[in-house]
Amino acid sequence: MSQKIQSIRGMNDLLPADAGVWQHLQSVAAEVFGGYGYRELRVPVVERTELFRRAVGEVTDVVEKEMYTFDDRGGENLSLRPELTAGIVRAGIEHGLLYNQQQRVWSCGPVFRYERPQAGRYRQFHQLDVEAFGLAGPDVDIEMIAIAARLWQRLGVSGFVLQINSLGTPESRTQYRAALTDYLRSHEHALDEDSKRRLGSNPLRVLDSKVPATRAIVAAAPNILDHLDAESALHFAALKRGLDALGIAFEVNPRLVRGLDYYTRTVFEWTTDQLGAQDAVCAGGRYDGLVAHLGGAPTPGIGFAIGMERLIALIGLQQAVVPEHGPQVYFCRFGAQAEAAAAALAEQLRDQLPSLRLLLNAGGGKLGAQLKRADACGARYALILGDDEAATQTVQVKSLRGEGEPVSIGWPELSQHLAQRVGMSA
RNA sequence: GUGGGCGUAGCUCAGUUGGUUAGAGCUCCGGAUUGUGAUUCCGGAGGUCGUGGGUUCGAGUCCCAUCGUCCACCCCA
Repeated sequence: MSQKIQSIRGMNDLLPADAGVWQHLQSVAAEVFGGYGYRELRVPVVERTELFRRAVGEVTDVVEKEMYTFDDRGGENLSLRPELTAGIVRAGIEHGLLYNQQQRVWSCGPVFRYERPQAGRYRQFHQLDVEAFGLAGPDVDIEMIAIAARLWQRLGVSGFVLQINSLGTPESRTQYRAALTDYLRSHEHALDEDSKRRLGSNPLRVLDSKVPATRAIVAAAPNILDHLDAESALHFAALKRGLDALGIAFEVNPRLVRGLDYYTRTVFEWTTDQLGAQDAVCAGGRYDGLVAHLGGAPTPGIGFAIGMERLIALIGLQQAVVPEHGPQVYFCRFGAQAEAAAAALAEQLRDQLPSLRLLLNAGGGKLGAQLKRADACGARYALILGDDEAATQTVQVKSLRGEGEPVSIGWPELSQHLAQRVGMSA
């Protein structure tokens, strides 16, 4: 027997039983984003490694140890995308979408990070991503957060905490970073090893350490919000007012920093206490310097990403309503003449009711066995066409869910009858 | 990258201190009912016990390695 080939660790198949939630999430998301005037933009899964190094940041964990990087046959150094923003910005610059104009776009697809898998964390996972360019004011920041809030509401999920913070401008952050480093150095002996290492490379990251001893020190550390430049402070105040005005609850968390280097001013994160350790479902922020950093004209930008696997886990946990997507009607057929007639009739029904989900029995079998399949696939109705029905040009319509006795319907009336039963317009 | 739990049928799991042909429920297929499912009854199919070594007269059971999976650290969506 040959060796069984398994899927790559941390990369999952999406099986038919779970496909319904994904389709639902994608269609609701497209509708919500479209409702704010955002249009879809798709970018390749593979880009030059250099793009991610520059966009995400050299010293971030994502770039340092989590990227799938390889040389292609032409010697080009490429990487599977670890996030969507970098590619979107690259595409925007390349096609002139960001030159002196406003753009609102969304994207969706797989991203890759080489991490140890666990609940809510996979090596191939999927993000929904929303980005706006050319808009510097806090009004778009508010819009971003409102979009996410509306998506939660439309999906019927709740229990999130929204945390917001401001990282200021690169200049104000440099000042704050110096003040923070001074403070942490004076307590260096009590910090954990990871934090000591970060002191030199990325001291802001010490702020969200989970080590209790470090947390105690961080609690008394200088507050980034006290070190904002005047304009960033006004921006942040306007954001808070705007969220209040929309009735969106939030918490200010001055220790909220992001793992990617490109953020400026507003950062935010929606978390939940229902998913274990991987509790961030949606995170994002403003990145006013990124477009210029990647070679475009200076253009402000802001965006967020949603972890689809995590959001879908929440939909499952909270038993949010997901529309049925399996067959509604199962067509039973037997006898040579009847089988051919049923095939033609099924095609005709699909002409007349394009949204009807009709499964035509194949592979023969006795009527009893066919009805068993009909029941098992979750269909609401069975159509029965044997030689008796073929002779009279009728079909028996039988409810499988206790909605009355079977009725006999003539072929010409069938589509209208079904449309009524299933609740769709003919 | 670090630490711990777990790998027996398609699924969920039993399997006594190592001892003949490895079990159950669900699912699937067939029959009881030669044209009526979801209930019941009967029958059948389905497993190199994750993989590779080792100990032993004998390994699903013990040892080692390896892969996978789950949870946490870490990281982040």
